[in-house]
Amino acid sequence: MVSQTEIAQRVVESILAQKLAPGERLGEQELADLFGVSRTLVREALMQLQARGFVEVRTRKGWYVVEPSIDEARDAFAARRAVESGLLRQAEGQFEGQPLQTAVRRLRQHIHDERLAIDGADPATRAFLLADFHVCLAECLGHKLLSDMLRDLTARTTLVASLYQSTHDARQSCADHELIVSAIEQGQLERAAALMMDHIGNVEDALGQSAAASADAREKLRATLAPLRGVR
Amino acid sequence: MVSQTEIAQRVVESILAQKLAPGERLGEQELADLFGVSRTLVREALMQLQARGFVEVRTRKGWYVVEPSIDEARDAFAARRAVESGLLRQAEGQFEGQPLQTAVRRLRQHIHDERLAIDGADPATRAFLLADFHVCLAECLGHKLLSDMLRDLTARTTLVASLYQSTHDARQSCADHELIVSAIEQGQLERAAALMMDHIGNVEDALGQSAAASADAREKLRATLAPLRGVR
DNA sequence: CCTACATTGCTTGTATGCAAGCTTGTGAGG
DNA sequence: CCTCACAAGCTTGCATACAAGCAATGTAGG
Repeated sequence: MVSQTEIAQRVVESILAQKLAPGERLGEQELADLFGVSRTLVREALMQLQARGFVEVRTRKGWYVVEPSIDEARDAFAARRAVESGLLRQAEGQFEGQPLQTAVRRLRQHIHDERLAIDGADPATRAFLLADFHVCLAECLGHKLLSDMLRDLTARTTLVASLYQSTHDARQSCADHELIVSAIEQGQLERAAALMMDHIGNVEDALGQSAAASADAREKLRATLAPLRGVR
Repeated sequence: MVSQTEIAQRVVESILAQKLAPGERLGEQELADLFGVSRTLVREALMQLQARGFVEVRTRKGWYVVEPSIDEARDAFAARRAVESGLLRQAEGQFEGQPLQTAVRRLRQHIHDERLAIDGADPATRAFLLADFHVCLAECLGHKLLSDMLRDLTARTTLVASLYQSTHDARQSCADHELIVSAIEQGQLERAAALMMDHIGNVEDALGQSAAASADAREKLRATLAPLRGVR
């Protein structure tokens, strides 16, 4: 039996695992058959995903996985920078030693998992874990709402990373995470925040390089089919 | 004609205007009759509001306006502090003089509107404008995603403010806003961030005082019906 | 051969119908 | 008089049915 929550979750997972590409169409009946439910449940699931910014509906045309523009991509990264740096700076003084160390332990465990995934697992799991680090961080710092928000925000950024064929290196990200956790461990939260900004900046820049080459499908098509200068 | 987006918007507005109290039940048929549509549209609207954290559904019982616990309320305020202080600190250097001044102009206009509302308008409009200042700030700083998030986040905090009968003063908030904008105007974004943290803290503290007195409905009922000491 | 138009098929948008379950009220039994 | 059980009514959960619109294909006319 499948609830609409389950459907939504599965769709998000598929998007993150790049089994659903940005711009891909999601037929209601198609999904309904796939999950063995009626269109009603599928629609309700898609409605929620729309509110969370994963899919969009073009009236009478269908549901599509969002295909963020360069500007929207940049906006998502900027949002993450603001949120996550604020998160870390806010932790200053809020936790006295002990609780922060439990957070560090959990994060270290997470980084350990990341390493295992980098060596062994498929790219989808890898990307998921690297993004989940940030969710985990928010959780460890006691932010329930923000961890939920970051789940969606990081999902968005990994989505654009795949859309713009980011060249960003998993190993580098993992190393960044390690540095951040070390800074937290030593109580240097200001420095941790700065490292976080750099880290997110790195990921964003990796996408910036290939952005012009990729752009969105329509632009690519337009460029391909553009009239040749000098001909005619 | 009413779309589900419109229904969702109207419900949110009603919640913010305190025409819908936290914990209040929202019957599907009831809303459907009210808007002159079928239950389907109402359900879809409520589904989206659920994803945004405004309502919750108890299976086979009905839809209810969320009734955040004290912890959830604190979490919402903490989230806002992290986001909004990060927002301001991030603006450092990102804008060079001129764009920041246009932001200041817009915010000053907003504060002007706030003053008018404080003198003349109903409490609902007042609360809305005071919350909208923060959304406006995010927008002015070029954050599209964050402004949307703050729209929901501030809504949540005004919701808890009404739930816990906050004693917080509108005039004080407006003055805080003025200080923050002044700091921005002078390019002292670090100071603006600090002021923002204080400002949000003030609002949160105002709720903290009467928190014990109000609590959630079940607790309130228990207190109301508690056996009278000395009687019997 | 090309263009303009109509028709057909498929997809979304909305409403309605039916089943399942909670709540409440009533009545019988102790 | 109190308690427990049963039943009726109302509400949500899910599926299906119907209406509306877009797209593509085929056809006729120029």
